[in-house]
Amino acid sequence: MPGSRGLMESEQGGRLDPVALENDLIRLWNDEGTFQSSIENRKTSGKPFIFLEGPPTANGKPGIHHVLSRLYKDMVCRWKTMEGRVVERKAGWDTHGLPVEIEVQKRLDLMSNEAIEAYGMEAFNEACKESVWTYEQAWREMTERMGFWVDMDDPYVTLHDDYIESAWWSLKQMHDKGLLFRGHKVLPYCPQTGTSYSSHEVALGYKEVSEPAVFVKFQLVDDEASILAWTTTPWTLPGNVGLAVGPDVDYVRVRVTEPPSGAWDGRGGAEVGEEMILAKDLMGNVLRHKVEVISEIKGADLEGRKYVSPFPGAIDGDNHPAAWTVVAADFVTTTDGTGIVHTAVMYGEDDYNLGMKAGFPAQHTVDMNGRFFDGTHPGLDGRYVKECDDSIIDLLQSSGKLYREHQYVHDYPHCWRTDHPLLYYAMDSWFVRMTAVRDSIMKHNDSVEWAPPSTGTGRMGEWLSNLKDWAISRERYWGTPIPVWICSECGHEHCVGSRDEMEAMLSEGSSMPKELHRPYVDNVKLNCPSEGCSGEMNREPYVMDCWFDSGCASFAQWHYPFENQEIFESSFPVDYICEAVDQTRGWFYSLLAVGTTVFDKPTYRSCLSLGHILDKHGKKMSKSRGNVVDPWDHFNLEGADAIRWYMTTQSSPWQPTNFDPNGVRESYARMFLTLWNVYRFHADYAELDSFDRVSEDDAPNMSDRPSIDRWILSQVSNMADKVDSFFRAWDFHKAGREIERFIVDDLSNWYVRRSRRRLWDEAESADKAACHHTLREVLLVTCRIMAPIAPFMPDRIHRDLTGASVHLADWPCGSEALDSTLPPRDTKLESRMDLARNLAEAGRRIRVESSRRQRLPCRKGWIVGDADIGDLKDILSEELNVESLENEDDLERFQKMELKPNRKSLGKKCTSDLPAVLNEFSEIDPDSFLLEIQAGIAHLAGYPIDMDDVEIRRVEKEGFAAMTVESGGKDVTLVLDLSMDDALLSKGLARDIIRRVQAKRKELNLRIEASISLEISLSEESPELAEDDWNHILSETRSISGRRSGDQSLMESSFELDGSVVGFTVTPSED
RNA sequence: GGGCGUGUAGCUUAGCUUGGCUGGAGCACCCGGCUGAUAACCGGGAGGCCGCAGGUUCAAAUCCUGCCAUGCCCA
Repeated sequence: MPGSRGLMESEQGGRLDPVALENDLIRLWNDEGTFQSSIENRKTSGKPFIFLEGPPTANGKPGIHHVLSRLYKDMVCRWKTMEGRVVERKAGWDTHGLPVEIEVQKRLDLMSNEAIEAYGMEAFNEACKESVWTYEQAWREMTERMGFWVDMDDPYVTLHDDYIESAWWSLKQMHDKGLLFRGHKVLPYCPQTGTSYSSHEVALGYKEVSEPAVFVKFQLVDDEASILAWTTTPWTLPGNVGLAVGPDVDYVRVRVTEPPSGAWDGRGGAEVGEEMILAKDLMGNVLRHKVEVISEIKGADLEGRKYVSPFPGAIDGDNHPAAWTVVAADFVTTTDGTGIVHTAVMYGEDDYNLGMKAGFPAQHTVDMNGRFFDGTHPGLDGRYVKECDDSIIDLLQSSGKLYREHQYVHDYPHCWRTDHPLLYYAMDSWFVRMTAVRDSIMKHNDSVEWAPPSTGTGRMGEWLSNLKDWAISRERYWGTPIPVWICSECGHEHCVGSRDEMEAMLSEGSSMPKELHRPYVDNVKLNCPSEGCSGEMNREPYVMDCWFDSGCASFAQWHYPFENQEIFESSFPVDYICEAVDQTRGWFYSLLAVGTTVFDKPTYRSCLSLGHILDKHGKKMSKSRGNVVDPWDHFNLEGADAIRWYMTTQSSPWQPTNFDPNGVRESYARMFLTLWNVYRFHADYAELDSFDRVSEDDAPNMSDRPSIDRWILSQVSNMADKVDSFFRAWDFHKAGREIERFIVDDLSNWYVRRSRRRLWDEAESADKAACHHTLREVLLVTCRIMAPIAPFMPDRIHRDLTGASVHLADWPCGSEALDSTLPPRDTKLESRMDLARNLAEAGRRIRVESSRRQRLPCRKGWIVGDADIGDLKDILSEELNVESLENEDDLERFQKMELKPNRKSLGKKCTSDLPAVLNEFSEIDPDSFLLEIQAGIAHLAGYPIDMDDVEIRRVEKEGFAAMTVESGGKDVTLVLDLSMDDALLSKGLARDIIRRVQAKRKELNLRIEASISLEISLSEESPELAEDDWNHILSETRSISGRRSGDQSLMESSFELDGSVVGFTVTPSED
């Protein structure tokens, strides 16, 4: 058995060093290539199980929350491997995107696009490329240390040309299906830096500001009245092209009847007789004049009305019949404003979407520097929009279009770099027409097995039902370049799908780029393929949304379709992905989106969506808060198994969990120390008995083993089956808790504790061999079943027991490919043992309540009730420390009966009279009332009472030391005889002495088999110690000589017992 | 502001779908016991406005409404 002696080299009872144990295994795994073997081994017969790694970005330090997702990735892969599947695990790195750029911009102090371009795009992108790997080493170390098996030597990397080429290919598929188009996307934009911002960056810069807001009168054509609309961004008014009303909102047409009474606040106003239209609910908020309501109008009735542009000439309305008309929109509410929404197509997302739908002209009045275009208005042309508020209000005032102005306080996004207010601005953008495939993406989503299901139906389903087109272009530098070229002559668009294709189209003077990144790709010019056009094509200067990159992972990791066609085709859709829930609209979505648009398939069959790890106060972990937990704090203390176990068992995978460092310690102490000590118990005695050289072929037949062995084997099967079902249901937390319960309660605290004596026996015996074999078999099943969760200690134990890694072993419960190898169940034995354990516990409770020391034996015990524990009686009497244990049928001898109300049934019957019924219930005599019920004549407060309304309980009579437990629906009572005599006192004394001497032996670090000489002295108050009991002490404590009349004052140790003092001296013998 | 979660003892949590015995565990604390595997275990104690406020019901941790806190995603 190679490798099996490693443990035995340490001393008996040697302290566990989990960190060394795990690090040794990591080395061993690397040396012998265990990970590779675990895959290769299954290739002869196993079906593949396809896992797809969600690529992390290595420009941030890995934290404890990264351990969580890597844990569940690893756990499922290990489990499936053990089930006989071939589970390849290719690592991946996400290397593009805004966070990388921001990091580099901060480091190089490049706070605007101009600064980046001045620095040089080539150098900037080189810096990004380097930055991406800043923490690669840290990620590799964390990954290896936590035991996540993934191939990091051959990862997919989104910045590689091969990966980019695959992404290009997929975009071309979309283009060829007519799904790629050019449009606008309204984004928060900073004219100072020339950059639009992601929501992530916007969130950095919210500030509360006070700004002017205006109520503007839009004069209807061919009507006296004006429509009142409200805006907090006066600079968007020159861009006004429409007004939106809620189709079901009630509006009123009012006429001013009197001048305002008090002073008018600010500019604006209205003449007596003037007519205005606004939402009925908002009259009080908006109007500052006394008015009469002329008529009420539904929003739908206002639709199509034309009005006069507030800034004629600013926008060219030719060919746009819808310009400056009233349209209906769902988003209009009456929570603020006038219930009529001013719409400037290019400066708001709702505005833009509405404009596209209504056919408003999509023209800018503001340039990329944030200044009004010439021709907007002589008073505004060329000026920065945020400085024009006052001028615009003046212009409205002078043309009689202003009703009111006021100051408005709200949170508004500002540039995190320059602190300027951001403008919502329609940017040129490329889109994938996801709205065209909504039905199929929803269908594919429905086919995914989501854990928990609510993430799929709720969060994801919700998102998909409101699906919008996917804006995939970014005006950035570091990313996959958009492979779209446009002809400068004829405007033809061409999407390039491969390097070969690009090469074939190169224009004269153009050459292939050094790599598929900016700026090299920007310099590539192509020949226009249009018939009769000889124009040169230029690339659109955008990069792709980095979610597009990772969305391509399933095929781009294989450089499909340029290479590895078979690998890809046999591995798509993938079987399993797993990330935190925030990826719902991130990677979970982008994978689905790309899978649907390119292959019309769902990309993944199952998805485990994890909850977040928060700090112990339920707050998000962040650098700025300083509450980030470094996984190494625990790797270096309790070890990776303990962290993994803690995370698994703490809560369901999708539940947000507050990370409690103490919980890791607890997992270590309770779970791994216990397991280790169970194993050491076996290993130490196996060594003494040379059992470790005996093979499993010598294992005794099941029928030749004692009940307790058959019981623990049955229990381990039971446990393994439960774990298997829990795994299948994604209830990994319940699986872990079940394993832990088994190891601590069943294996350690019952089987091993009850079996210890069997192994102490030095003589060879069938019983001892049965115990060794049983323990070994149970440990092997246990190690295999827990290996996916905790890959280290189970492997150590498995190797020591068999010479082979647990990760090459089979899942003991069986699978589609494997037969179960679990030991046989014996449910009758299980329930007998269950009863025996309950009774043992009851016995301990009786002793506490009647102040009877556990070590002081009782003469007799009775089991009362219909209870068969068979040959477990010996074990039970030993547990109970009774000299004899008998069955007794006569319940009445120890018990009386009590009746309790069944509130569920009584409540239904008596409803509001329940309190009165319960009151009478408390007065009844149980025995006679039970007879009345049986005779059908029982009544309480006028209600007839039957057996369903009561529950029968039995309680022990006064004067008996008794306790009742429930077993299989029946009550079983244990009664103890508490009488005392000299023989019992002597036996009790002997046990106390044995226990103290044993503790002393341990304290002296004596080996288990070492002999001693023992001297004791008893004070006068002490009970007599009988000759037999003294001999028992000597043999139990391995004393080769003993004296029991020593001088109290010369004894090295002493203890008190029931008022007497016992002194003793332990001297290791010389042998 | 919108959508989806979460909130139970000092800490980590079960129970909530399907309302009904006294709201279960573990850690930590106190008392006692057991132990030559154990940082383990067993018994007992103390510790709960089940986030808050309403509602439905004979009966609410559980169902409904609103609010607060917290997290994610979207604005």
